[in-house]
Amino acid sequence: MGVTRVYSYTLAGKAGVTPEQVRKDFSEYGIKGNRRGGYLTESLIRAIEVIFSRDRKSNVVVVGMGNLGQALSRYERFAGRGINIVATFDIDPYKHKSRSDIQVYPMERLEEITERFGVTVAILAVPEISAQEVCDELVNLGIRGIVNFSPVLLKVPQYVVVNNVNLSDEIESVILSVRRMKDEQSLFL
Amino acid sequence: MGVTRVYSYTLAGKAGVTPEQVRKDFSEYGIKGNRRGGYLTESLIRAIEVIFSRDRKSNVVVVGMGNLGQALSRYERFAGRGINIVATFDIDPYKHKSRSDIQVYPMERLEEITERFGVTVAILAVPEISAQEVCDELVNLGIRGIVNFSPVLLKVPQYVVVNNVNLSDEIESVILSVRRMKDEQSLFL
DNA sequence: TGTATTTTGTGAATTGTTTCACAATAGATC
DNA sequence: GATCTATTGTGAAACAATTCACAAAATACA
Repeated sequence: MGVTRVYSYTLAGKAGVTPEQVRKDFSEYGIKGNRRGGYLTESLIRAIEVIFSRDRKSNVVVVGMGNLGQALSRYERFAGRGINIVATFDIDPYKHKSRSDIQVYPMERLEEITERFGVTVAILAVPEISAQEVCDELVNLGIRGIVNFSPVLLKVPQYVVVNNVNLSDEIESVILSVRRMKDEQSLFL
Repeated sequence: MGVTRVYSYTLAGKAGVTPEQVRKDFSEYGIKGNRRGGYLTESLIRAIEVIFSRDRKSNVVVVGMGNLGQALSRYERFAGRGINIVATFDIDPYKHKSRSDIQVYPMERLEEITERFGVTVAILAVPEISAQEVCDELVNLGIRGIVNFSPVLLKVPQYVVVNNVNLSDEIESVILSVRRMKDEQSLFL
């Protein structure tokens, strides 16, 4: 769009943070701007791409093809962020029949595929009851990072990273905030 | 299961936090335990149910029935947390034909349904391009809280709460952590 | 009833994060 | 080229969250 420079306050406005935060973060990662001239968009984008390793694609697998697993495996936005879903897995043999566009593999092929594609990160969307079991299997196969959508605290070795995403919590937190705002407001009546 | 008392360190272990955090939080909300006896499970559960308003169900709507919207509308775990999805909406008329179990309404019926069910919280899962537009509509109809799954910073009045959930970010953060752990480890070689 | 033990509840200390404030400076203007 | 202006970069200050440390209290047990 022909924009060659941006300022900390421009980016801050778009991102919903303060200009100081933008500058501190950039400075932390060695991104330098010009006093007065702001930041040059081109080099800034390149620097950010390197920091977030968007210059390299990451192969991930989805394990558990229920509602959520299926939606995640079809989520188009991952591609643009270097997230490449190479395969999906489920125990249910019914799901393996590729009536849909996405091939679902049985759990037995996890090892083969993670090795072939050098997968180190898995998205875990299995039912609560089997989450720990499947997690253990993933760790044994060399998975080093797990995005966990089941509401369990997974036990993993220290060298494995887990990021818990709890959709019920996300929605509940909004419900609670709304309730509290209403309660506060009704004090003024 | 016959357990009548729990201790801060038990809960802390299960939740992955420190016992002090558990006690501080309980104390903040007026939950009292017995020195020596720990906390009584029954009264503790009741207190938590009240704090998180799980004693009352909350009616919410899902707007945007793409992959993610559909998965969310079928997500079974919401029910147990007092989150009650009363209706789903989409502009695409093709989706209105209820070939599946879930009825999808056209956007025109949003007002009618939010009013009828007293809905104040919406889950927004529409494409990036229409997110702000749909958001404005929701705010006009009296929605006070939005769980936003599209990667845009929504502009809303101060009295509206927005919780952004960005799935790409969640996965990317794990990819980055794994990469960094590997980098650190290779320093020892 | 008295003593020992366990666990809470919470001030104080520590650590971490965000905001403030302003000197340094690159560029614009005359 | 001298002066003015806008913006960065960053220490210092303010604020927030977490951990520490231990007195207070409830129970257990002799």
